[in-house]
Amino acid sequence: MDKLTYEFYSRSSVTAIARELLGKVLVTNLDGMLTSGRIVETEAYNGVVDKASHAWNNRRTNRTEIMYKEAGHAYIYLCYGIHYLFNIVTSKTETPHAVLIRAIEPLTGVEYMIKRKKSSGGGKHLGAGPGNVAKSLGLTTRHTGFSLLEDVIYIADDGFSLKKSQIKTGPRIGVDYAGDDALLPYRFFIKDNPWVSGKK
DNA sequence: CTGACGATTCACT
DNA sequence: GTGAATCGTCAGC
Repeated sequence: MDKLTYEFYSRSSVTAIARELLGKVLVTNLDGMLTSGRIVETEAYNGVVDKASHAWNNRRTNRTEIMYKEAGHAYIYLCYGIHYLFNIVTSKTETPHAVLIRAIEPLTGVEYMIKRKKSSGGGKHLGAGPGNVAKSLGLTTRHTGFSLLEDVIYIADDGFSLKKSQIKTGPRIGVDYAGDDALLPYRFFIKDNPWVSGKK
Protein backbone atom coordinates (compact mmCIF):
# COMPACT_ATOMS: atom_id res chain seq x y z
CA MET A 1 0.00 0.00 0.00
CA ASP A 2 1.29 3.42 -0.89
CA LYS A 3 1.22 5.96 1.88
CA LEU A 4 -0.25 9.32 0.88
CA THR A 5 2.44 11.97 0.53
CA TYR A 6 3.03 15.54 1.65
CA GLU A 7 2.25 16.57 -1.93
CA PHE A 8 -1.24 15.08 -1.57
CA TYR A 9 -2.03 16.86 1.69
CA SER A 10 -0.47 20.21 0.81
CA ARG A 11 -2.68 21.04 -2.16
CA SER A 12 -4.79 24.17 -1.89
CA SER A 13 -8.23 22.65 -2.47
CA VAL A 14 -9.41 21.15 0.79
CA THR A 15 -12.61 19.95 -0.86
CA ALA A 16 -10.67 18.03 -3.51
CA ILE A 17 -8.59 16.38 -0.79
CA ALA A 18 -11.70 15.47 1.22
CA ARG A 19 -13.27 13.92 -1.88
CA GLU A 20 -10.15 11.98 -2.82
CA LEU A 21 -9.73 10.58 0.68
CA LEU A 22 -12.85 8.49 0.13
CA GLY A 23 -11.84 4.86 -0.47
CA LYS A 24 -8.38 5.33 1.09
CA VAL A 25 -7.29 3.32 4.13
CA LEU A 26 -6.69 4.94 7.52
CA VAL A 27 -4.20 2.97 9.61
CA THR A 28 -3.13 3.32 13.25
CA ASN A 29 -0.46 1.29 15.02
CA LEU A 30 -0.86 2.22 18.68
CA ASP A 31 -0.13 0.30 21.86
CA GLY A 32 0.87 -2.74 19.82
CA MET A 33 -2.50 -2.89 18.09
CA LEU A 34 -2.68 -2.52 14.31
CA THR A 35 -6.08 -1.30 13.18
CA SER A 36 -7.31 0.08 9.88
CA GLY A 37 -10.46 1.06 8.05
CA ARG A 38 -11.53 2.35 4.65
CA ILE A 39 -12.62 5.99 4.71
CA VAL A 40 -16.24 6.25 3.57
CA GLU A 41 -17.22 9.73 4.80
CA THR A 42 -15.34 13.03 5.22
CA GLU A 43 -15.98 16.73 5.73
CA ALA A 44 -13.89 19.70 4.58
CA TYR A 45 -13.22 22.71 6.82
CA ASN A 46 -12.14 25.62 4.70
CA GLY A 47 -9.97 27.68 7.02
CA VAL A 48 -10.44 31.34 7.80
CA VAL A 49 -13.47 31.93 5.54
CA ASP A 50 -15.49 29.02 6.95
CA LYS A 51 -17.64 29.87 9.96
CA ALA A 52 -17.89 26.17 10.85
CA SER A 53 -14.11 25.90 11.20
CA HIS A 54 -12.30 26.38 14.50
CA ALA A 55 -9.92 28.63 12.58
CA TRP A 56 -12.64 30.90 11.19
CA ASN A 57 -11.68 34.57 10.91
CA ASN A 58 -8.04 33.66 11.48
CA ARG A 59 -8.67 32.65 15.07
CA ARG A 60 -5.44 31.39 16.62
CA THR A 61 -5.42 29.66 19.97
CA ASN A 62 -3.39 26.92 21.56
CA ARG A 63 -5.91 24.41 20.28
CA THR A 64 -6.04 25.59 16.67
CA GLU A 65 -2.34 26.33 16.29
CA ILE A 66 -1.77 22.88 14.77
CA MET A 67 -4.01 23.78 11.82
CA TYR A 68 -1.63 26.57 10.84
CA LYS A 69 1.27 24.14 10.66
CA GLU A 70 2.30 22.16 7.61
CA ALA A 71 0.00 19.66 5.92
CA GLY A 72 -0.10 16.01 6.91
CA HIS A 73 -0.43 16.39 10.68
CA ALA A 74 -3.18 14.93 12.85
CA TYR A 75 -5.54 17.28 14.70
CA ILE A 76 -7.65 15.53 17.31
CA TYR A 77 -9.81 17.31 19.82
CA LEU A 78 -12.36 16.55 22.50
CA CYS A 79 -15.97 17.32 21.68
CA TYR A 80 -18.81 17.50 24.21
CA GLY A 81 -16.35 16.36 26.85
CA ILE A 82 -16.76 12.78 25.67
CA HIS A 83 -15.79 12.20 22.06
CA TYR A 84 -12.55 12.63 20.17
CA LEU A 85 -12.76 13.75 16.54
CA PHE A 86 -9.92 13.03 14.09
CA ASN A 87 -8.89 15.62 11.51
CA ILE A 88 -6.10 15.94 8.97
CA VAL A 89 -4.32 19.27 8.50
CA THR A 90 -4.04 20.22 4.82
CA SER A 91 -2.84 23.03 2.54
CA LYS A 92 0.18 25.27 3.10
CA THR A 93 1.66 26.43 6.37
CA GLU A 94 -0.37 29.37 7.76
CA THR A 95 -3.46 28.19 5.85
CA PRO A 96 -5.58 26.36 8.45
CA HIS A 97 -7.52 23.91 6.30
CA ALA A 98 -8.58 20.53 7.72
CA VAL A 99 -10.51 17.40 6.78
CA LEU A 100 -12.65 15.57 9.35
CA ILE A 101 -12.92 11.79 9.02
CA ARG A 102 -16.56 11.01 9.81
CA ALA A 103 -16.83 7.29 9.08
CA ILE A 104 -14.75 4.23 8.20
CA GLU A 105 -15.45 0.67 7.16
CA PRO A 106 -13.35 -1.52 9.51
CA LEU A 107 -10.76 -3.66 7.71
CA THR A 108 -8.12 -5.03 10.07
CA GLY A 109 -7.88 -5.31 13.86
CA VAL A 110 -11.62 -5.44 14.31
CA GLU A 111 -11.18 -7.39 17.55
CA TYR A 112 -9.11 -4.52 18.94
CA MET A 113 -11.76 -2.02 17.94
CA ILE A 114 -14.40 -3.98 19.82
CA LYS A 115 -12.12 -4.19 22.84
CA ARG A 116 -11.51 -0.42 22.75
CA LYS A 117 -15.20 0.27 22.73
CA LYS A 118 -15.68 -1.97 25.78
CA SER A 119 -19.43 -1.60 26.13
CA SER A 120 -21.88 -2.41 23.35
CA GLY A 121 -19.19 -3.82 21.07
CA GLY A 122 -19.63 -4.48 17.40
CA GLY A 123 -22.19 -3.39 14.86
CA LYS A 124 -22.20 -0.14 12.97
CA HIS A 125 -21.01 1.66 16.09
CA LEU A 126 -17.46 0.64 15.23
CA GLY A 127 -16.98 2.98 12.32
CA ALA A 128 -20.02 5.16 11.68
CA GLY A 129 -19.67 8.66 13.13
CA PRO A 130 -16.54 10.71 13.89
CA GLY A 131 -16.53 9.95 17.61
CA ASN A 132 -16.65 6.23 16.89
CA VAL A 133 -13.85 6.42 14.31
CA ALA A 134 -11.41 7.91 16.81
CA LYS A 135 -12.54 5.56 19.55
CA SER A 136 -12.13 2.41 17.47
CA LEU A 137 -8.72 3.45 16.19
CA GLY A 138 -7.51 4.42 19.66
CA LEU A 139 -6.99 8.09 18.86
CA THR A 140 -7.10 10.82 21.54
CA THR A 141 -5.83 14.38 21.91
CA ARG A 142 -2.45 12.86 22.78
CA HIS A 143 -2.04 12.13 19.10
CA THR A 144 -2.53 15.70 17.92
CA GLY A 145 0.62 16.77 16.07
CA PHE A 146 1.54 13.26 14.91
CA SER A 147 2.73 13.22 11.29
CA LEU A 148 0.74 11.09 8.85
CA LEU A 149 3.95 10.67 6.84
CA GLU A 150 5.31 8.32 9.52
CA ASP A 151 4.29 4.82 10.57
CA VAL A 152 2.11 5.27 13.65
CA ILE A 153 -0.88 7.00 12.08
CA TYR A 154 -1.18 7.25 8.30
CA ILE A 155 -3.43 6.98 5.28
CA ALA A 156 -2.66 4.70 2.34
CA ASP A 157 -3.96 3.95 -1.13
CA ASP A 158 -4.47 0.21 -1.61
CA GLY A 159 -5.66 0.55 -5.19
CA PHE A 160 -9.36 0.66 -4.33
CA SER A 161 -11.08 3.06 -6.72
CA LEU A 162 -14.48 4.66 -6.87
CA LYS A 163 -16.59 5.67 -9.81
CA LYS A 164 -17.65 9.29 -9.91
CA SER A 165 -21.27 8.19 -9.54
CA GLN A 166 -20.46 6.53 -6.21
CA ILE A 167 -19.35 9.77 -4.57
CA LYS A 168 -22.09 11.90 -3.04
CA THR A 169 -21.96 15.33 -1.42
CA GLY A 170 -24.16 17.17 1.03
CA PRO A 171 -24.21 19.78 3.81
CA ARG A 172 -22.08 19.10 6.87
CA ILE A 173 -23.55 17.68 10.05
CA GLY A 174 -23.83 19.38 13.42
CA VAL A 175 -22.68 22.83 12.30
CA ASP A 176 -25.98 24.72 12.33
CA TYR A 177 -24.32 27.53 14.25
CA ALA A 178 -22.32 28.41 11.13
CA GLY A 179 -25.18 30.18 9.34
CA ASP A 180 -24.90 30.12 5.56
CA ASP A 181 -21.68 28.13 5.74
CA ALA A 182 -23.61 25.21 7.25
CA LEU A 183 -25.30 24.79 3.86
CA LEU A 184 -22.09 24.36 1.85
CA PRO A 185 -21.75 20.91 0.21
CA TYR A 186 -18.55 20.11 2.09
CA ARG A 187 -19.55 16.64 3.21
CA PHE A 188 -18.41 13.74 1.00
CA PHE A 189 -19.51 10.13 1.33
CA ILE A 190 -19.75 6.88 -0.61
CA LYS A 191 -23.17 6.20 -2.05
CA ASP A 192 -25.05 3.29 -0.44
CA ASN A 193 -22.17 2.41 1.89
CA PRO A 194 -23.70 0.98 5.09
CA TRP A 195 -21.02 2.54 7.30
CA VAL A 196 -21.82 6.14 6.41
CA SER A 197 -23.26 7.95 9.42
CA GLY A 198 -26.66 9.27 8.52
CA LYS A 199 -27.93 11.48 11.29
CA LYS A 200 -30.12 14.55 10.99
C1' DC B 1 -10.92 32.77 37.91
C1' DT B 2 -15.60 31.77 36.17
C1' DG B 3 -19.19 30.11 33.31
C1' DA B 4 -21.09 28.61 28.94
C1' DC B 5 -20.90 25.37 25.41
C1' DG B 6 -19.65 22.07 21.57
C1' DA B 7 -17.49 19.33 14.01
C1' DT B 8 -21.59 13.58 19.43
C1' DT B 9 -23.33 9.24 21.04
C1' DC B 10 -26.32 6.19 23.33
C1' DA B 11 -29.91 4.66 26.44
C1' DC B 12 -34.40 5.29 27.31
C1' DT B 13 -39.49 6.71 26.57
C1' DG C 1 -37.85 11.70 19.63
C1' DT C 2 -35.57 13.36 23.87
C1' DG C 3 -32.06 14.18 27.14
C1' DA C 4 -27.91 13.04 29.87
C1' DA C 5 -23.05 12.41 29.98
C1' DT C 6 -18.74 15.24 30.79
C1' DC C 7 -14.49 18.37 30.29
C1' DG C 8 -11.16 21.16 27.61
C1' DT C 9 -11.32 25.49 25.50
C1' DC C 10 -12.26 30.23 25.17
C1' DA C 11 -14.11 34.80 26.13
C1' DG C 12 -14.96 37.93 29.59
C1' DC C 13 -14.29 39.94 33.90
